[in-house]
Amino acid sequence: MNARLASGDSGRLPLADRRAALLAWYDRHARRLPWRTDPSLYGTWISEIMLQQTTVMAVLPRYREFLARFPDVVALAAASEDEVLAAWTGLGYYRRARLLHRAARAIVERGGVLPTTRDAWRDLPGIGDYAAGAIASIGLGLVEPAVDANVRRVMTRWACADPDQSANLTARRIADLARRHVDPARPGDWNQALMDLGATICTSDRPRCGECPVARWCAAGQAGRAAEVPAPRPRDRAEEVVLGSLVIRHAGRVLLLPAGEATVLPVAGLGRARRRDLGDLLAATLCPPLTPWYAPHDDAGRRFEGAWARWLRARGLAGVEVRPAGEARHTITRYRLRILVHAVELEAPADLAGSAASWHGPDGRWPGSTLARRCLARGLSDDPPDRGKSVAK
DNA sequence: CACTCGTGGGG
DNA sequence: TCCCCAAGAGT
Repeated sequence: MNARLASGDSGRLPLADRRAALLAWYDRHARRLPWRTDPSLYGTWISEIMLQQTTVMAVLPRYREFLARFPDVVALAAASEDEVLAAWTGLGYYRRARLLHRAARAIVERGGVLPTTRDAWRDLPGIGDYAAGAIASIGLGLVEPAVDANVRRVMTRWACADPDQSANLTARRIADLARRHVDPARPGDWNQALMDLGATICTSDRPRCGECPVARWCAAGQAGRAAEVPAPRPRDRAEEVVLGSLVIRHAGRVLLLPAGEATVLPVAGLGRARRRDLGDLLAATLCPPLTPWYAPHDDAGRRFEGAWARWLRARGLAGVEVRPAGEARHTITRYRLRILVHAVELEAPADLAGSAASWHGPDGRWPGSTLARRCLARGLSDDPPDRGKSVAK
């Protein structure tokens, strides 16, 4: 097995035929994507960062907006972090946006010229082995591999007919295979062809081997076991938690805090907090005030309501009505959040949460997460909350 | 190395 | 409804 894997050419025909077959397929079936139809090094960089762990479908509208707002690295570096985060709203993994912004500033400090080598890209914040290879090959035409989840899956299927064996394929070995396969004449197209193949034909679930242009060279496919390779990695079940949020309204605006400072109200009687604050979660996006996260508890809604009332009273707002505003459901990585939303309407814009707090129009251009927007969708609605009903979306 | 970080669409 | 996971990087 090692000899076959090490050769990187275990098929019956030379590597050149495999390259030609896949590139011919790509020439006919490549997805039409905005960063392909109007290619640029800058656009390639932006698209690669946006696409990390994110579906093409979700990226499409954001990519266009982002390039219109930040057309080049100078514009991106000149923007504030909040502006960049605002353009990232809803895309998730907000740290990517901050690292992208940092990288832009580093480039501009060095004269504003985008790097021209793989290693120079790799040294920038937010650029790992994959992105460095993708940008170098697609944007610069350099002969570099770009190993993402698609390429990893395709390479594993080409090399391994046995799910048990596939577990032995180290990242190092897959990287070697990928490097050997890159087409020297069309490295960017080759890497994108592999990714398109993985996205549309060689999918992790129900691969369509009958339509695959390189099925002949695929060990797993030939054995009829492509769907089993690579062996899936067991995952933890999402943990259910409950928390409260308070939507504070005044004159059509809402009070928001940076996510790291948004957890302002520990609540007694719900056991030990599963999470005392958001930490690095949601990066620097804005959020309405929150409680810590607790294990599911029947009494959570009442506890939150009383706690918010005391919190307001302690800030000189006795008698303000805290209104239950339903609940929002949201999943973040391994947590399933049940957010019990309360709302208050203030007669004056009190300084409730310190200097980090700021007032925003609900539809304004502020850096918000989907979690925050779901809370606001509840807290700004004047409909009486349907009990037990989550945001229908 | 294992863990952390979001979100939405589809089976 | 629930579970899968997608153009990863940083720690």
